[in-house]
Amino acid sequence: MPIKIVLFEDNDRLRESLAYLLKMNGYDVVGDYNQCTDAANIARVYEPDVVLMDIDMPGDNGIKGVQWIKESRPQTSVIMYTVFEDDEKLFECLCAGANGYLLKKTPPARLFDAIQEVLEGGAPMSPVIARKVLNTFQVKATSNKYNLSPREIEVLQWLIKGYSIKIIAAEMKLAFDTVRSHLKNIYQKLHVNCGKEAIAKALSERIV
Amino acid sequence: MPIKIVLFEDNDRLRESLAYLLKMNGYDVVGDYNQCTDAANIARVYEPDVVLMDIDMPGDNGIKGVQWIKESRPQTSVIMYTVFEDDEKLFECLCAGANGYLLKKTPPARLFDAIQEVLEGGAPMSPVIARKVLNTFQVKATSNKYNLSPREIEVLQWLIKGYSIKIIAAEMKLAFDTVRSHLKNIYQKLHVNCGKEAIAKALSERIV
DNA sequence: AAGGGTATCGCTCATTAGGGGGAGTTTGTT
DNA sequence: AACAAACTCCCCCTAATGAGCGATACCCTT
Repeated sequence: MPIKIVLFEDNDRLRESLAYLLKMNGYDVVGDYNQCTDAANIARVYEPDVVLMDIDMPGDNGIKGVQWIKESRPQTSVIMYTVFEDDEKLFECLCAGANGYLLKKTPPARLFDAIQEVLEGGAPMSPVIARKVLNTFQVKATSNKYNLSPREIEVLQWLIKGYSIKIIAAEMKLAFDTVRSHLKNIYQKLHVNCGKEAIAKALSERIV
Repeated sequence: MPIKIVLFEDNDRLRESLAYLLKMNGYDVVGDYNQCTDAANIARVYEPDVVLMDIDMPGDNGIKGVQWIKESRPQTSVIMYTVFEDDEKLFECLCAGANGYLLKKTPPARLFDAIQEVLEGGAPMSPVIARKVLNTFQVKATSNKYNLSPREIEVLQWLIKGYSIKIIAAEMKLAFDTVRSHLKNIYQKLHVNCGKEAIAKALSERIV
């Protein structure tokens, strides 16, 4: 059976062109809309396999669209299709549940590949987008802005696992008070007052 | 000028086949090694545009290889080329600075595309890898696997900010012991024994 | 009406953690 | 040689926390 696709795109000519292209290539475009206010219902009723979602639309934007579709019918794959490549919109879409992110400059051939890819459990992204996503993992470069000594980093790593001072001392074969000393210095360097804050800061800023 | 490539792969036949294939397709394979202990120097000396890096190698593994190359010559693009698709190795590689991640089942044609893509500032990933990466942004969906009640989630959110019980009670306009009650229940549901563990678990699993 | 889950609050007790101090050793730098 | 920084260990004291018992009240489902 053909793959069912729904389009959300407020530019009428682009949307109709896309629908035409997709139909010509054997896809079943079961709906195309210029705004996504009713996206949740549309997903429930038409049960599309794939949704192509623009971001900038009158009324509710595509980010809300993804959210609603993912809430009402998670098995539908949503591919963002937009001109925006700024970090903010990108990561909002990803958190909202987007399964792919293509820029509008993507050639139609790649668009068909992307639909295939997302159906096979992939996550099609334009190259510049994929790079941005990968870069979020590499922020460790900023790790040493607090000038933690090697030993302090080691202690912090144990702390982050939720271990108590006593356990850390045992693991590192140190005296209880030595670990406490390190912790005091860590707290000073991180500008925090307790282990909980230190863990929170270390994990959210990916210090270790 | 031709694109300079270095290979790190301990399987001799695979490595030689890859080198052959790449050379046949116009790439300049300036080096191929069965271990990556000297990767930093190799990167500095041969100044490759792209490195294909295996993970499982005798001596130091490819994760260290990426780290060293990225430290000694960041402008070299490193694509992991491995059979591993477990989360742990994947994200270690990404944090180490990998610019792409291809599984060894990738057909050669896609390999060439990937090299092109990474040179153009992209981040080639096998579909299943890309999906894993995107999923890290969406784990909010799995948030409720511990059945935390709304109030408990609220308390946990304050806890994650590093606040003490006293402060949390004040912020939520609750009695000290009420907050402690919620915390006890949270610890039970998360299977942890103290606040530090709870914070660690909540942040690393993005429960809130 | 009864039971389960949630939310609220209370108490005690032992353990843990944090703040304040000091002090010795090694290592590397000036 | 002098100095700083890191690493190690010790003491005292107070505050915070976790475990173990409660309790009451509300809402919802059965």
